[in-house]
Amino acid sequence: MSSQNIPTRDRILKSTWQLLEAGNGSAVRMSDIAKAAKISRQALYLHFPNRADLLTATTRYLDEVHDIDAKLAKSRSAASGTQRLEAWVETWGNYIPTIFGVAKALMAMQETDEEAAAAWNDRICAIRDGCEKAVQALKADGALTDSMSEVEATDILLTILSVRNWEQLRIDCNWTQARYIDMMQQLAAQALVKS
Amino acid sequence: MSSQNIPTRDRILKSTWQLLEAGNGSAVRMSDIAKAAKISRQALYLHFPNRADLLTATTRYLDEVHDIDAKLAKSRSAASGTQRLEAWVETWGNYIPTIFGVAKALMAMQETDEEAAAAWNDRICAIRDGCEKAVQALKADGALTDSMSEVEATDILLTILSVRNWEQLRIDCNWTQARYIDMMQQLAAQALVKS
DNA sequence: ATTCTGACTTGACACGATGTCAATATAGAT
DNA sequence: ATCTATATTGACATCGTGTCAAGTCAGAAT
Repeated sequence: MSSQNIPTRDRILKSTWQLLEAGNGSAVRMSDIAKAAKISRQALYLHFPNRADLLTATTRYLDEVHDIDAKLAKSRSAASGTQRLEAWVETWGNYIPTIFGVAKALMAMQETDEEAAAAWNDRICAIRDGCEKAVQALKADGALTDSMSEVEATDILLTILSVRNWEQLRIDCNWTQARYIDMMQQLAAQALVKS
Repeated sequence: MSSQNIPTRDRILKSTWQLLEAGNGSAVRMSDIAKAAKISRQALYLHFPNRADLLTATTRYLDEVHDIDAKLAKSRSAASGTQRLEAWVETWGNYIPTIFGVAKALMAMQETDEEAAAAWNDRICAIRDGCEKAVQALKADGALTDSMSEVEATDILLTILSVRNWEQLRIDCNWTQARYIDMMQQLAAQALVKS
């Protein structure tokens, strides 16, 4: 059950990712994934109990492949609070494109599917944690604005850095990734750093 | 076709709104609406060709009922650019709760339904227009920041004021409506107004 | 008084997507 | 030669949207 099915399972995850990436998030059916992975639709259910599980497994797969932990470690080593904020915005902001397809599918499912909601919420918590750490670093430097609490600052940062906002600016408004990162760093600093 | 069916049609729109408002946006089926309006599910299709049309008709109905044009006129009469920005953020930000249910349903449909996407896009254009006018007022006052173009400033404002962001802060993070308005005004001013 | 019309009802059905089940095939390990 | 894991095929249940056909029913026109 856990040992030798690696090739097929991997092929499924890879196909899922590629389809979601290409199709920009929507309208990827289980049958599409099966076709791409060159197995029958029913065989998918031998590897993943349902669509929500497949999608969350895909995000974990992406985290592994891109070694997101290592990237986060880098941003944690920033000297000052403001530098740490900048680094965090950059790291997360540059990771969004990779997971966007899966994230969008998961967000869409979340509305109807309990399990998908939980899975996505789990991801959000991880991101929130990154935001919180950045806010705490600012606070420690005495650089956090007086106009809001640490929790509020975290809420705001999390909101600014949402996948939906990335989608709106990058895709709907056609911004470049560089411009997006730049502006988000500006926006975050203006909102959180004491002037 | 257009004269005496007002009561039923109105009852449908009202029921739709109430259900979407109460159910916080999701899982409202045509049959639910029919039941609430006390007609058969099939009779719904005598009044609206499909779900997307019903939802967009509901937004128009809400616009009428709440006389949104009058409220917008007020914010247009602000003296300075910065005041106008403040007024716009307040007006739109305070209108979001009213339309949130319908908006969320429409946004969810948009992913799969071409017509729903067009309808929602139409609404977005109207909001974008409000953002653009505020940016232009700032520009006219010479108060627009140098760090971005008018288009970029509009993009940013539209993004900050998105329904999704409202949802995240108001519902997920449990902010009060007053705090939300306050912080969005701050955020918008910091981002757009020359310091 | 009868007929016509418009709004509505009931009941049946097609479609697309997810998920399940049973029966069968096939390759590799023992 | 057989056992087991992995797949396959095909059928089917469920849910929601949207369509179709046939019939009810009240009120207006003649």
